[in-house]
Amino acid sequence: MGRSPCCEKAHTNKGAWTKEEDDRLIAYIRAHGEGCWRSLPKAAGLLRCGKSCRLRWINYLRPDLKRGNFTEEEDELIIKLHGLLGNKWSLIAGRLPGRTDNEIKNYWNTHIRRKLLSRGIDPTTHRPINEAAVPASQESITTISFSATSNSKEEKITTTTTTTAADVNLIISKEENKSPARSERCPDLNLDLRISPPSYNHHQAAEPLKTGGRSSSSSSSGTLCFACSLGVQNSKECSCSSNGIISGSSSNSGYDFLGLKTGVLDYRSLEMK
DNA sequence: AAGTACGTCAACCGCACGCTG
DNA sequence: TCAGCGTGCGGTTGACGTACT
Repeated sequence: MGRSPCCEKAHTNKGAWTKEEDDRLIAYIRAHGEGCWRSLPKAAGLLRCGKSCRLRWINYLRPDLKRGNFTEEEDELIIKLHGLLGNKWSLIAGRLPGRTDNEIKNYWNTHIRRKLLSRGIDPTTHRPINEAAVPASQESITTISFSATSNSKEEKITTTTTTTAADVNLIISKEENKSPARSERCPDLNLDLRISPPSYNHHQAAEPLKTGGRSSSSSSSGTLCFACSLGVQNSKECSCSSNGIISGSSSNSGYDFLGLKTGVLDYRSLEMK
C-alpha cells in the first residue's frame, strides 16, 4: 500500500544538529509543549523532519535526561530487565529514570553485551554459553520473549523459568478477556497490566496504555515481586514470599511491577506520552 | 607521525500500532 | 469497516574519537 513520507525530504536537513537548531527546538517546546511533531518543524522554523525533532528532543534535549556513565546498579538493572523483556528498550528505559531507549540500546550493544559474554552468559538468551558447565536445571534463569503472532492482534509472551521445578508458559493477549490460556494457567496473573511506565501506577492509572495495557486494577491491586508476577513463587527470584508479602500496595511491599525495589532507583519523573 | 582498526553514540529508516474521520 | 495520519519503537548506519600498529 505504501505510506506517504513523514515529511518533505527534499527540504529537510539531515545529520548532526546545530546549536541554533537545538535552541529553536527547545524554545518552541518550552513555549508550546511536546506533540504535533509533524507540524512542529515548520512552526518552529526548523528545516527538519518531525521525527528527527522528536528524536532529538527525547534523546538529547529533554531537561530531565541524566547524562554521564551508567552506574553498576543501572548495569545490573538493565541486564535483569533485558532478561525479562528482551529488546523492549522503551520498556527498559521506562524503569531507568533519565535514560532513553536509544541510550540504553547503544549501551547494551557496546558495553553490556561484552560484559555478559565475559561472564560466559549469552546476551540474547541470558543463559550460560556453555550449558554443560551450568545445567539449566540448577540455574535460575528467567527469560521472556515477545513475539508477534501471525494475526498481529495478539502478542505472545512466552516465559520459561528454570527454577527448582517450575516451567511456566504464559500467553497473554493484548485484549482483556481474550486470554483463556492466561486465566487457565495463571489465574491470578495480570502481567499485561504491569508492563507500563511507572508513572502510570501513581498518576495515570485511569488512562489505558498504548502498549496494550489496561488500567483496570493496577493501582489498587496488590503488587507482587517479579517472580510471583510470573507465577513462580518460592523461586530464587521471589522476594515477597520470604516476607510473606503477596498482596498489598506497592508502598507496603516496596516493589513495583517487575519486583524492582522502589526507591533504589526512583521512577522516571517525566510525563510519558 | 601516519595509517588503520575499533568503539561509541547520535541520527536515520522503515515498520507497526492506535486514533480518527 | 476502512483508509490515512501521527507517533513510537527497534534495527541499522555513519561520523567521529581513540587505541593500536
